[in-house]
Amino acid sequence: MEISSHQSHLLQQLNEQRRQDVFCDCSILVEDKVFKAHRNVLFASSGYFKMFLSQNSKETSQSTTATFQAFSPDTFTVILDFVYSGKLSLTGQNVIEVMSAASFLQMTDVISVCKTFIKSSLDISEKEKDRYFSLSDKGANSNGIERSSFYSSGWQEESNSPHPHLSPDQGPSIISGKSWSKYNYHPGSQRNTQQALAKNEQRKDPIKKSRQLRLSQTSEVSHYKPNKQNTQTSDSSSHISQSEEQIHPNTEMDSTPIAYQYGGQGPDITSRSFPDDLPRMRFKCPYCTHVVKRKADLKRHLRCHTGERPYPCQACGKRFSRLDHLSSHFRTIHQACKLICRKCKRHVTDLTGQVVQEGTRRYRLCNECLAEVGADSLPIDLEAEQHLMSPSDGEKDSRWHLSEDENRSYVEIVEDGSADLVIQQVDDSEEEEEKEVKPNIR
DNA sequence: CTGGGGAAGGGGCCC
DNA sequence: TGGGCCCCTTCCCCA
Repeated sequence: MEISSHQSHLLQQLNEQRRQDVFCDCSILVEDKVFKAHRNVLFASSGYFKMFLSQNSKETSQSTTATFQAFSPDTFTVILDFVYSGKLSLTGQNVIEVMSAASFLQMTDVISVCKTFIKSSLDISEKEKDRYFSLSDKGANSNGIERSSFYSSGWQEESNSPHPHLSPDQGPSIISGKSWSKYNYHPGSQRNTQQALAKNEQRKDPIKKSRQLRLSQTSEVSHYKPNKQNTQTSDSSSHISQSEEQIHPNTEMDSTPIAYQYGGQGPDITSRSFPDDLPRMRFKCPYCTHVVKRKADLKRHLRCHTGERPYPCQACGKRFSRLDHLSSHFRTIHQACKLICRKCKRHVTDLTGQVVQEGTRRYRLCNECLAEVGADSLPIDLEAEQHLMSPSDGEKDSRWHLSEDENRSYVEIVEDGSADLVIQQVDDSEEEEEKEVKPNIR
């Protein structure tokens, strides 16, 4: 016989113990704020803590302390509340940082919910556009009032709704714990999300750089090339308040007068005051101040926030957010399309130079430079050269040539998902395991 | 330390 | 609506 309330009751009790600091055997220092928690609860909730506490299992008699600089205390409060209650308090302001923190802490359920939250923000853009046309005489929802959603795990409530409502503007929503599994989540993109977020924010606002550097220092595990920034020391004394960190969806950057704009965190559909009565919709990013004219451009832009990289290079595995970037990368790096000698920069032809292969990288060297370097020391890619020189002969590189057919098949796979901004599921768990982050032990 | 060059990545826009 | 091209900026590596 199973008592359904037992799990939630147990969690409530643990949460109560945490609040009263009863039996708490783990301290988490986030910036200057100390959180108390139970090791076993953290162990069960986070891949990061699982590893961290496993490594410190010998010291079970002593209290364990973990330190984080990669996210703010407010963000960790959301995470910890979720761990102890199953409720995730997401808002348009905190979703990016919560997702980043969850990514760092290896809490895949939380990441999935964050992605769903972002996706639902996209979905409501269409709803809001409709609503705008039907309610254009009202400034509905333009007051910028924070709308938040509660995402609750199955511990807390049993939701039988087959399609949980996730729209961030529709008040508290409940997702059953089981239903999370239907949301695609790609661990590789999880890593990229942090990179993208860090990079994006670095570009947008230099003030945020110190936090971003800390983030990349502690959690960035790029497998492409070592990052110099990773070697920089973090300045633990520099504290950036949450308010500075937050992305302000309502910040209006467009200098032109906006006749109507939705607040909140859905992608804002804005329209100017039209002298010619021709509605010109503009799409505003919910996570930054960027405004685009087309929905497709917003969708593309949002990938720099979500870190979604649905286009993997078949040759080197590097992932790209855009197909044209992948194509460009492939042509440049793996196809040696540039008819320029890599060494002397002179123009080469098939007669005056040859394609050289180093690993997955191909480039051209003129015959002079090739002789200078020593033809024996470099593998000349005759096969590649053949089909590169005669692309019309229909021959495909059996190794990893990005043929049009393959390219298209990729697109078909990817676009099925990307239409909903869902991460394509690619198993790269091996490299994930290799890139385990060492916890910061005090 | 600095400047140049390559590669990546983001935005605009045409087809 | 997506693909793809062009342009620009940023980052990173290397001399």
